[in-house]
Amino acid sequence: MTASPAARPALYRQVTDTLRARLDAGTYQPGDRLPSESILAAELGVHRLTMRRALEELAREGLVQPRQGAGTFVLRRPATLAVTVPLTRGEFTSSLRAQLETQGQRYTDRLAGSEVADDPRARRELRAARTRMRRVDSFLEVDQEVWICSTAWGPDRLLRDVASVWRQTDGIYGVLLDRAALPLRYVWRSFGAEPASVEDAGRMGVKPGSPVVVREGLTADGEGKPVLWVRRRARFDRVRYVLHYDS
Amino acid sequence: MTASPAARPALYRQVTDTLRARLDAGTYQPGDRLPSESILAAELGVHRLTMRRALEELAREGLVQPRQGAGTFVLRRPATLAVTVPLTRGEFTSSLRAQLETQGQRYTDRLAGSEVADDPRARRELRAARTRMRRVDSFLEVDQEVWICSTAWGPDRLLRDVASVWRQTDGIYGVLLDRAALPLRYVWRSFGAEPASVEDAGRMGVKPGSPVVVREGLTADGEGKPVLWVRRRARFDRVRYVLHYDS
DNA sequence: CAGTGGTCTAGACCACGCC
DNA sequence: GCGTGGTCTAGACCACTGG
Repeated sequence: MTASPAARPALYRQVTDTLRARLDAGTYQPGDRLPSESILAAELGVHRLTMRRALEELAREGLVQPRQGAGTFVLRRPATLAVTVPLTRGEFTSSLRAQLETQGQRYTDRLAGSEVADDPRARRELRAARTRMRRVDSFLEVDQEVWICSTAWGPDRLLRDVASVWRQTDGIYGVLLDRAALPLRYVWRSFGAEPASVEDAGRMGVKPGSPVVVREGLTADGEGKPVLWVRRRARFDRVRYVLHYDS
Repeated sequence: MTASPAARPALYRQVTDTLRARLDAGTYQPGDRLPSESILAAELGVHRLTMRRALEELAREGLVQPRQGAGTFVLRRPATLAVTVPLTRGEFTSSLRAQLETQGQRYTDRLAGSEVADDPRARRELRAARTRMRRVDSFLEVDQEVWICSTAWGPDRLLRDVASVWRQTDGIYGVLLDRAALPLRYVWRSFGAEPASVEDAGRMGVKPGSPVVVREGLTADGEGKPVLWVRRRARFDRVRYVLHYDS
């Protein structure tokens, strides 16, 4: 019913399983440096390229992280942070930041860049045919790791000089709440997945093509006019989004 | 601020971009078979392995799909289906099925297997220390493609003989609604991402390690007792989940 | 500058689909 | 049985990190 009578899996896949078993067993501990690719290849009697393919799988699963020139390191286990998604349109509590604080983890919302730019998708989402628009990039760093890359689009009028009012604890909504007189409201949020772009992968320290959780959202002001379209890409092994219906 | 002064990207990455440009330009049309790896490699003057790495990226992005023995085919563009997630705990309308029907797409919810089994995670979620539990696997097929793989856990009492009452239009909730006298309610839903397992990847026709959207959820009966824990893995280029706050 | 991961070419064999 | 993608080995060079 499954496939042919269980053909022997490819060698690199067997190697992956061997290494995964060692990680599970604690042979290699989080933070440890693995033996070099050549050593491991020799030990298991395979070519270095085959070993690389195996290690690549593990990297994609978020178990290890290769660093050129330094070695391949065992990551700490995916203790995914469950970010609560509000079920009503008015709540703007950031469960993410609240949770990080209660767990005593240091986080910083860094502004990566900001420029006046144009994007058809953003224009459509914000229903802004002629407004001058600004794009703001930022990323959330937790315990030395980048967990989330964000891109926000909104009218330049509201986002001008973000750098000067940026607070590393509040992110883009902090800027907006300061400037938009009226209260903010959710219009929609969406959740999906995607392969990491080369740029995001570099920032997050994962392989290009690794899964990232994509959360998009549109926020409007009190009159219902869309003011911000945000697109967040988060490390799949660090972040997931939860809806609690028990309220 | 980004990295070193733009080192020349790796050759395989340049090849990826070349091919991606051709796909964007329509040089290769959806449904077409690409020239073989050897031909393409020769044409661009690279080794076949380098070409393979490039094609692998495109496959991971959901743009092409290699089929052993047959060739590499251009997939139709990711017209992601937006599945509406209800904001109240009682609604059990399946926006997915409704949308597929209005779009005139044929779908089938296939039962893949069912067995009495045990799983610590499922036991914990369902708060069932000693109940005999059953696992039910199914997948949703749309237009010849598998879009979603599901695994559901619940008390054997409610899931016995699923095969005999399974309707290909209703899936697991259909079974449950038939048997649970009381109305069902959501307890929570969560959204994340993950690399596709080898098994799921095979069923969905994607590469192992490709991103999949993971939707988990716990459902309870009218008295609030958890009765079903579901874990869905969906193709990232076909499904995303949306919350509309504008109701 | 030694050692590590990252890339690339070369050439071979295998498993599978299709004709 | 031919052509396709899938795997594996061999050996080389490069880019980067760290002492």
